Amino acid sequence: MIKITFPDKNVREYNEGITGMEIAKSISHGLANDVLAVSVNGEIWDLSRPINSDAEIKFHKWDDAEGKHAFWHSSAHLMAEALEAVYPGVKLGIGPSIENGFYYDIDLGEGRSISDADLPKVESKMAELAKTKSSYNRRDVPKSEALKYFTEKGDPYKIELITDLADGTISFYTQGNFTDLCRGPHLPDTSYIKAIKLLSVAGAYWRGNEKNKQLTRVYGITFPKQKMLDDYLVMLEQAKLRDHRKVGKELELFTFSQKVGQGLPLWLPKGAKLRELLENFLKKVQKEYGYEQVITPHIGQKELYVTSGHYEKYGKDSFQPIRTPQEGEEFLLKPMNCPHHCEIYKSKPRSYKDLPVRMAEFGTVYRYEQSGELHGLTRVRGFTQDDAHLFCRPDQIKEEFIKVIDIIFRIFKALDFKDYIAQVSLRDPNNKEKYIGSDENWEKAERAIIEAAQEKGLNTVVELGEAAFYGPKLDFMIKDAIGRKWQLGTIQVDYNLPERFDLEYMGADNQKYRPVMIHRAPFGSMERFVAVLIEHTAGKFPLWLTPDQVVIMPISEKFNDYGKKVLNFLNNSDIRTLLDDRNEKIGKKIRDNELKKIPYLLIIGEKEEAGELVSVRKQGEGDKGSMGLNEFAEFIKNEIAKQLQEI
RNA sequence: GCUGAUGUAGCUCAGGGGUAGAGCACUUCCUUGGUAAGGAAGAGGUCAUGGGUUCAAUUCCCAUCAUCAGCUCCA
Repeated sequence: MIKITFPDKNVREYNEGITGMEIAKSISHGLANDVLAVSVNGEIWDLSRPINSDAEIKFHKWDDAEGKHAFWHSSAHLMAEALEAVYPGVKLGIGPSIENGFYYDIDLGEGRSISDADLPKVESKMAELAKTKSSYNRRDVPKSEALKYFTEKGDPYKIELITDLADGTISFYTQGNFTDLCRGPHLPDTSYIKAIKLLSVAGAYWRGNEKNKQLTRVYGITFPKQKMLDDYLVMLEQAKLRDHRKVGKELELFTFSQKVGQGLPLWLPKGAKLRELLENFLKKVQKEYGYEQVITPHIGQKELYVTSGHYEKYGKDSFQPIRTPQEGEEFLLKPMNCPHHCEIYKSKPRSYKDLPVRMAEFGTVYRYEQSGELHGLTRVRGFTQDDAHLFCRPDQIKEEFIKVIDIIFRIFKALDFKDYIAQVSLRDPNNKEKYIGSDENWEKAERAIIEAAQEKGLNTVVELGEAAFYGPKLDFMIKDAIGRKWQLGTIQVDYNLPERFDLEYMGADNQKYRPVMIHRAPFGSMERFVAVLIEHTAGKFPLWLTPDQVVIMPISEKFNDYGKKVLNFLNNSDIRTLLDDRNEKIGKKIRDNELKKIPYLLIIGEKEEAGELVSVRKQGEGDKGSMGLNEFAEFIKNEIAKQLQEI
């Protein structure tokens, strides 16, 4: 008998050689139905693999990442089997599961290609194979036999993969007529795969190296239920409708010009308004937390970045130096604000009593991103960081982190981001020489971050080895309204720049000390943040932030004069209001202004003019009845105050 | 940067070796209306840019630029 320990520390005894599936069945019928894979002492196994000694186990179902991994990985094998059936002689590369589905890299051979139009053929072959309920059988083979198998099959990519593997045994998985080299784990059989959609075809270099041959990558996704696939496809459609490039154009927020240059966004009046409102909001919050605004130029001497180390590390990713014609001095478009801020710190002697010094700037920086990387507002060559640098004593790190977390929470609330993850990135304890700074400092800073996160009750994941070389960091990821994750703000400790710029402060003991620097940007960049906000809200911004809050729509031109009166009144009450005095019927005005996503539409006609009223229509919700003009203005101000947590 | 696709009116797109097309938006006129598209007329384009082939190129070929997808990268 062997002892099996469950996650709740419960222990049961089973016969040696029992499988995960048999254990699941012994617990409940429902579990046996849902389970997809099992962790055995932390390693993920097939449900059919015998367990021969005491073990801690955990079952994985669809709702955890490991369960999905087994499902999609098995689906990749099924797709490979279908591809071999439809395209005989196809050579296979790798076929992993990814965050949403799976892919397989294939080489169709000279003169053959596959396009989106060919995917349904492969899909139906997969469905046919899935129905055969073939089990995924694991088999350990010696390396030599593995090589022999793929040599006979004539699959050069697999041979290369096996050759690179350590000597010893290699696991093979077979389902139906298909055998693949694979670590596993896999589903019990193919019938689990009920809904299949192949999504796209793209090129990808063998092993991600552009010097290698380009293979064809086929992307797909599968689900245990048809309904789940249907929902997923609806979500993809939704994502398309929310695409910030599309919405940004429709709402006239920003544009690009081939003549200005790629990756250089032009903010249109409405987008600029939105950005200004965001910036003012953050400035106001930061002022409460003791930040001071500074302003620095867009260029700096090359020497500045040599000192900071950015030139050596990122020189090739910067715009090339500008030379002055007379002196031949070299200047860089600034890729970072921190070196400038270090020089501001150095502009006068600092005492321990002055710390922390908190310097904020909406600093525009320029980076030469590779042309293929540019994407809407999320990846651009010129962007504005909501940057700030906190210069503090080592013992102040934790408190400063707590304050930054508070600021980030304020933002999340004001913008209705409800779902987030905070990632704490620490150094790799086995690879300490990669990092600058003393052990003592690192331990202090890492402890400070973890404690700050705990005190604030953050929903945290810790990643070892993800820290920057100059210090640990805390990153915030939000989940948007349709469940996609976006990386946003970051807080980073930096021991490097204070060292390089020789920053100092005078201690109480009349000795000089080195301050610690904290970089932080709650939005990340204005460009990227606005993009995320557009995709999160689908362009329906919160009332306090939206460029146009109210539009007045007279029933006919006879009421345009009253419309102007209402317009003046609301604008004078600091409510951003437009008047739609076009010669159009009310239905048309409603439609057009709904499409512009203006939160409140006011209809005015004879009744309203007579009683100093407005008839209120809320975006997406329809008629709300009429209100006095004063009453409406108060109502709007109240709504905004609520959103900004000011009451 | 690499591979592939795309580039036609402000927007969304059709077309095709020989006067350039639609819908929406825009302008003017008619209409003056009560909660998601009233009607009519008009204006608008070096068909991304530069070369080449051709009697003739927006269309075919080459290059460049930009956009999109994927790969690689991201202080």
